[in-house]
Amino acid sequence: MSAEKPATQLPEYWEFVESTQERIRAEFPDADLAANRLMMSLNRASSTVTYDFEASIHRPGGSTWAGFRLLLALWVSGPLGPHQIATATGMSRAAVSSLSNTLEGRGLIRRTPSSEDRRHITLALTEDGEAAIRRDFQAQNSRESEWAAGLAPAEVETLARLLEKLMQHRSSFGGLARR
Amino acid sequence: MSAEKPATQLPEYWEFVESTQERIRAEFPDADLAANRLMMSLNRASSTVTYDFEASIHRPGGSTWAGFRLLLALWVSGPLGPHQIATATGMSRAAVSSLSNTLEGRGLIRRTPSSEDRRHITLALTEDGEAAIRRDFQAQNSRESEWAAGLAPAEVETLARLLEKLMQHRSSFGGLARR
DNA sequence: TATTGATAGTCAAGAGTTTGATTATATTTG
DNA sequence: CAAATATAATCAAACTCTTGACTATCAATA
Repeated sequence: MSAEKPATQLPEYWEFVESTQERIRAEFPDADLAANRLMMSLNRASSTVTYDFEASIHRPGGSTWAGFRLLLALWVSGPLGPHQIATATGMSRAAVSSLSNTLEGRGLIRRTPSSEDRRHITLALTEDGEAAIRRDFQAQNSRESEWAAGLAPAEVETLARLLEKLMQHRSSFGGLARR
Repeated sequence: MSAEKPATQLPEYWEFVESTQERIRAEFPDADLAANRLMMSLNRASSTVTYDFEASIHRPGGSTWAGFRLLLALWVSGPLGPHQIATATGMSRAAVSSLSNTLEGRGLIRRTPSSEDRRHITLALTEDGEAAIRRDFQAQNSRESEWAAGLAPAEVETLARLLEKLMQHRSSFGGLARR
């Protein structure tokens, strides 16, 4: 056996957050340490979880994290225009456009022009696309559940609520969002 | 004025989390809704914050989020080899290698071969690199502080702690990490 | 000592993202 | 009604990231 290092890899990754705190404390006494710790943890937690989903589910199934997100938007909301998908997923319109080419090539979505406004098009799941998102969603949700099992149910609820509260504060100081 | 839409953009982005919950509830009654909500919120919060840092600080300063993270690792820990940087930042070794080319070209880091083990090289900040990371760190920390101001200090602490707890659970079920 | 295996860094190909420009179509307004 | 403005989607170029392969070097061992 030779691929058994995750147990040592993660601690070092997280220890770096503490090393950073120490360095900042020494170098910038006025810095907001609590905010820095929060943002580093937020980023690392998100990256770690996303990487796990992509590596354990989406790539082995021949798909990608980005593709999953776009298909999910169509599954949840029904046929949408690229602009609406961009809003729902947080991608840029250019990213949606590019990704749509890939998914259309794989036969998972279909583009149809609008007859009312010829600037518009609509994207919709094909049958294969619907089957793919149902399968991938269930696989990912199982994985999500395994991750969340590390916290008590009340903690899961608290964590989600605090994340949402943090985001709701954005507009009050002009945080930037995608166009 | 015409670029004043963030106030309507973000809500729709977050409403999608709830739409997803409803769809899942209807379609997969056995799904773990709480876990799904947590993971969607985690991802969205992280993406939103990171995008804001990149758009408001790093890109305007001619740098990038990825570059910032690498420079920060060197500033916190002193000269490191690519492998150590990969571990500390969570990037792959290939990503560190590629990004190092960019940063070296911009005069922010320096590569020096090791005399002991000729497979090793060491990356270190140049004077310009040190000045850049100090400037960018302070700018980003101010922004981090603005974000965190949306929560009470105790909530900031709780949020960071729960994120860390969530991650510590990873190894107990075999979550995947970068190599 | 010679081979075998592990480790460090890089390269190559492909996917996704960003910003800024471009094209086509609608809407507003002088 | 015509011209200016706005909107939708896409394109183009540059970056970052990932996986998998490759080269060089060191360590272990037969």
